[in-house]
Formats: sequence, structure tokens, C-alpha cells
Amino acid sequence: MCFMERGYSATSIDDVARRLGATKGRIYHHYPSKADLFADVFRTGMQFSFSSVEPLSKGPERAIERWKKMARAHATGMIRTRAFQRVVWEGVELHLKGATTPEQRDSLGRLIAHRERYARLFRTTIEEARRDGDMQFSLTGIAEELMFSALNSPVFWYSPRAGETDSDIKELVDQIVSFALRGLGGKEGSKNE
Amino acid sequence: MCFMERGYSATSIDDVARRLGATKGRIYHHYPSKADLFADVFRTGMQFSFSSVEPLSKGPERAIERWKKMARAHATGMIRTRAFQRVVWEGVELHLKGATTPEQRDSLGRLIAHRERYARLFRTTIEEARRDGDMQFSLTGIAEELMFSALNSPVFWYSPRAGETDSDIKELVDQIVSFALRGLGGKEGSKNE
DNA sequence: GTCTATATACTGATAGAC
DNA sequence: GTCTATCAGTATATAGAC
Repeated sequence: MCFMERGYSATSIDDVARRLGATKGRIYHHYPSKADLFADVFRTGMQFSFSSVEPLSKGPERAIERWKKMARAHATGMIRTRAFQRVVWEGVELHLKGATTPEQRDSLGRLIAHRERYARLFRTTIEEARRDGDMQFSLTGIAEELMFSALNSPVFWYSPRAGETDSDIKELVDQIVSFALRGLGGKEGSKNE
Repeated sequence: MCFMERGYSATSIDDVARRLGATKGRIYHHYPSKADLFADVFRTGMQFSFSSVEPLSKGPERAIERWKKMARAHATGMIRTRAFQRVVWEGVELHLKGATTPEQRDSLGRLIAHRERYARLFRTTIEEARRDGDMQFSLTGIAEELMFSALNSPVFWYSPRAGETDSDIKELVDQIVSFALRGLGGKEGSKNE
């Protein structure tokens, strides 16, 4: 499933096949419909994010430091896989509107549940940070939306500059995470690492 | 041009005509293509935002208070016209990718210029606030993107609750603006008004 | 100016040869 | 399992009657 890192929705299934170096027949042999293809891609992407962030939430550091690492990993992932993330965004917007066939309900349901589990990683870590006195807020629904809006935003506005290094991206990510942290009401303590 | 406040892209031109109470012929009599229709709608929406925010940038208050009013007006507008804004977003994403016909280049160019003027309203006001000592940051490109990401975000996550009052929305907007202000590094001074 | 066909092109999905 | 047709539906856009 490593094939598509650029985009398929709003680009036809013919395009997908072409990029894969094959034809539609192959795709429809594996997936009954385009929506199912999308669900699989979406799930793969979510699992990738989850498995890169989840370990960070269990580290030995203070909760706020764990949150910072998680947020950095998330934002960095968004930048690195932005083309993919855009497609996911588009697909979610599309399939959430379209009256999903009843048979695809639980497929969509599982996807949403997975996203919820992912959000919970951040929520519980922030709750710990609040108990540590490093955050003034608990993560209400709105605050959570605002936090992810900031961390996800580079998906839409980032575009690589010529000769950009990894350390440039690291600095970019630091700005994003700092913005979100300050926004949430956290203290921007010592620069670790 | 008051006709569409909900959505037209990804909903066909037939739908637009139906909602207008007419047929395709009329639309194609006024606009040479769907892209031109979109450009006109987009421009109208931008001018609406601009004309509601621009006066606020010229008030007598301290710059940071003007910025707060501007940000509140912007966020409130995003919530109130979220369906429209979603369509605009979708259309921009679509038309920015598609190899625009050379004849529509300057149409798109003017649109981008208008958006740039709008962003400048916020930038100059924040610059003044920085000189007043109320902001630590000047508004770099990244900070600007993050700010608008936060202020625009309710377009995607807000949905009205049953029995929601204007004052509920006001509180919501306050949370959004506070998040953005803190994120930018501003002091969250006295609650005015 | 507005409506009713209709041309043209593209998409998701299917059937059947190999 | 993979490819080559091909169907059916829908979209933008156009031509011509009124």
C-alpha cells in the first residue's frame, strides 16, 4: 500500500492506476469501490501517524515535554506527507457528506473511532500537564480543535523552498508547536534538546 | 449575486440554477464558464469580509484592541458564513491546481491580490501593536499563516448546537481570538467591553 | 434574455479475453 | 490476476427556438 503518496481523490481512478503503472482492472480486483480504496488509504495513514506518536506519549519525561514531542512529531509528519494529507482531507470532506451506503457505515465509524483514539493521546497528556501545573487549561472540545488546526495547518500553507534543510523544517515545526502551546495557555519553559 | 450562500462547487451548475429558480441557460448567458462564476462569487465574499473588517483597522483605540475587534469580526464572519466559506475553500483548492487557462490568469491574480490586501490589514495593525509593546512578535509569514489557521478554523469544525444564542457564539469567538493572540505572543490584557 | 434540447467528455464501475 | 473493451451516469458547455 506504499503506492500513493500524492493524491487520488478528485484525480480519477485512472490516474491512480497510471501512477501505479497499471490499469483500473487491477484496482477493482482488490477494492469493490473507490470509497473502499479511500478507506484503506485513510486507515493506513492514520495508523502511521498513530504509531509514530503513541510511543512518545508513554515516555518518562514530564507530561508537557511529552506533549511537545508528540506535537512536533505530528506537525513534522503533516509537513512531510502534506500531499497525502490533502487528499485525505478532501476525501473525508467528500465522503462525510455523501450519503454513505449503509454497508460502509461501520467502515467510516471505525475510522472516526481511530481518529478519536489519536486525539485522546493528546488530551490525556495535556490533562497530566495541567495537573503538573504546566498548563492552565484542560483541553475542551474547542481548544482541541484549535490545537489541531494549528498543528495541521502546514498541510495547506507549507511549500518547500529551494535548498531547504532538515534543520529549517525543525525550526518551522518549533514555531508551529510554540504557537499552539502558547495558544493553549501553556508556559513555554526551557528549550530542551 | 445574493443567490448562493450554501454551495455550488461539487454541486453541479444545474443545482445552482435550480436553487436560483432558473436553468443553466441563464447562468451561461452571464458567465462564460463555471470558473468565472466561481471567481465572481469568491470576489463578492472577499469584498464582504474586507468591508466589514477594514473600518475596524482605522479606529482610535490602541492597536491591539483594534486587532482584537478585527479578529473577532473575522472569526464571527467565518462562523456565520461557514457553508459559503467551505465552498470558497474547495473552489480555491480546485482552481489553483487545475492548469488555469491563460485568460483567467489575471482574474485569479486579482483575487490573490485582494486576499493579500486583506492580510495586510492584520499585518500592519499587529506591527503597530508590536511598537506599542503589546506584542513580542512581528507577523512573519509563518505566524500569519498560523493566525489565520486559527481564525478560519471554525469553518471546518463548528456546527451549531440546538438552542445556541448569539452570546454563546460570542464566547466561542473569544476563545478562538484568545488562542490566536496568545499564540502570537501577545499579552491578554484587560477584557474590554 | 430565458428556456429546451443536445454535443462532448469524463468518471466510476463491469464483463470477458488472456 | 491483469488487461482491454465497454456501459451507464453525469458534468460542463453550446445551439437554437421563443
